[in-house]
Amino acid sequence: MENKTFYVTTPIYYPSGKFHIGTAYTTVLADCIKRYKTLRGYDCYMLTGMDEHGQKIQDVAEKNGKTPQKHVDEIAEIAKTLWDKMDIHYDDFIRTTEERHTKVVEDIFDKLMDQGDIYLGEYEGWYCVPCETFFTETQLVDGKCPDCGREVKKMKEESYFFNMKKYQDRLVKFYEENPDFIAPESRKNELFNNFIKPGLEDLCVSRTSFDWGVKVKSNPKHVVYVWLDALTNYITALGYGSRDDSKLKKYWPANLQIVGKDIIRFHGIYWPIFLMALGLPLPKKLYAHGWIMMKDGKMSKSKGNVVYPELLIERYGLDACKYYLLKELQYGQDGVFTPEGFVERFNIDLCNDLGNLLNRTIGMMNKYFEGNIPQNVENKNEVDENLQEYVQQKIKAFEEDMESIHISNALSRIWEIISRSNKYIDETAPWVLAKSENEEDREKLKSVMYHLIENLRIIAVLLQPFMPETAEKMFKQLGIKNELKSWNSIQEYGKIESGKVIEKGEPLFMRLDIEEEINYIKEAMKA
RNA sequence: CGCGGGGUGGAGCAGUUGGCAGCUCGUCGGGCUCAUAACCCGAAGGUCGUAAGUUCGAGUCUUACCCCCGCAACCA
Repeated sequence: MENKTFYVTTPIYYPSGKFHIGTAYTTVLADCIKRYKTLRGYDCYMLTGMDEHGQKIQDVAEKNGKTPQKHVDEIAEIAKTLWDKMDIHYDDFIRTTEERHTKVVEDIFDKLMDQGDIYLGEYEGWYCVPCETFFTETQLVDGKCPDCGREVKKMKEESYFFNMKKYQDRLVKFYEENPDFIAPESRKNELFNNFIKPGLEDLCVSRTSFDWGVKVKSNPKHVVYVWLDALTNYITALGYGSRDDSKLKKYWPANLQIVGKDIIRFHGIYWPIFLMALGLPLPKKLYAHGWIMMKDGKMSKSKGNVVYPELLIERYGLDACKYYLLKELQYGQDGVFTPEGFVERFNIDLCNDLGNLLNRTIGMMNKYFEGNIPQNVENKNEVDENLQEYVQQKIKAFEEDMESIHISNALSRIWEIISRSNKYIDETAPWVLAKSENEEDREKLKSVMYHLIENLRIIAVLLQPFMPETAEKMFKQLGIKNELKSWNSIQEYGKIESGKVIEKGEPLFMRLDIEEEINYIKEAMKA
């Protein structure tokens, strides 16, 4: 039987420096969804990469006395190192300077020109001579150059344009037929009200002011506009326009394209139109996530409030970092990073709720049954049935949340099972049952422990896409075999038949000294 | 000017198709002792930004207004 496929993409990142936790979030999110879909039996493919052309890169490279290529090579290495460190399971890392990409972009440009979608025209704008830069009317500050404040001149320049107007109606129709294309819906409204309703304007898709980019074959003083260049990465990586396009056939259209809310316009308007022009099907879904903000606004080096993922990973572990990011950002909304919040989540959610539940359960298992997992008892009581029903219901809710990309909510569902399990221990008081000579209590105790182990197994299964290392540690401590780590194995309650837990449970997470760690993070942010 | 988002008990947030206002943290009181001074229970605390409207009933729909944030395209 052939597996269903699932193609998920992150944006290709612009190499402006070290990656902060915002960029890491996008990638972690894509990785998490890929892992979830893989758990569900999909044949998944995840793409990430770098957007390496453009004026800014040329400028930065020159300033550092490097060639642009050397500059982007270095940053691509930094990116790969980070994703390896974060255990991101990407399947391909595309760079727009690679030949497999640039060659195809050249061809695409020609093809679109032949079709008449791209035409040569004149770009008219305000030009600042000293800055050698064009500005739009709206970019000007008091009618002057926004960079240097000097006078600007109206200038014309030969440029290629993409005929967006031609596709406007088709785009609108596409949105009408696919109301769920963009998530959250508010982003769609934003696009419609601001850009589509007023009417699309033809897009200038070439530049002559710099040359770090893909040259237009027939007219090499023009460089292809970076967005036309960059967006096509999603298909060039699959071999579009190359000799081997088997991956394209297999995985396109993408099932999910994840972007930050800032680039929704390019992915919600230009990208679908480019695809239409190329005669390719459109992606199934575009999800725009919010940003991680700081108390005083956006992260920026000048404010000295940038948080890098390495800081959190090295001191608190990868899983804790992932958990925080995935939990903190609500569906489509911005989230706020605070050292206090991070430490709190770590101590409360990870140590107290999850870690301690595992630890106390393992402790009791060893004390009462020498670690041997008892058989599930036949005659169930009300408390146990109630518990099972609760867990099943949460698994269902978890699934719904994951499918609708409510990742933070999905984590909440897992924590509801954790809380319920902690409460169950109080309800059943196994330490009381253990002291009893009564045969009935003995049976009850078996049942209680069985349910706790089974709940923990389910928790670990659900946790795999988010915190793979932690899930694996849990399986190991619980003595869970591979076949009981699957999604299918939790569809029915009570799959564990036998087993032995570890003799001495290792804490999953150790509590942090709140004040000390808050200070540590604050100091590290300044550095 | 326009557009989008947000405005829910001390803090941070959920609230899908309108039906007694929830969660986490914090505070106060209690319980338990298996566990990482962890866990469980209870309580206090909200006129859900303001005003009006639709409805048997609105945080949830409509209108107006106020405050905060963001976006306004050929920069990425």
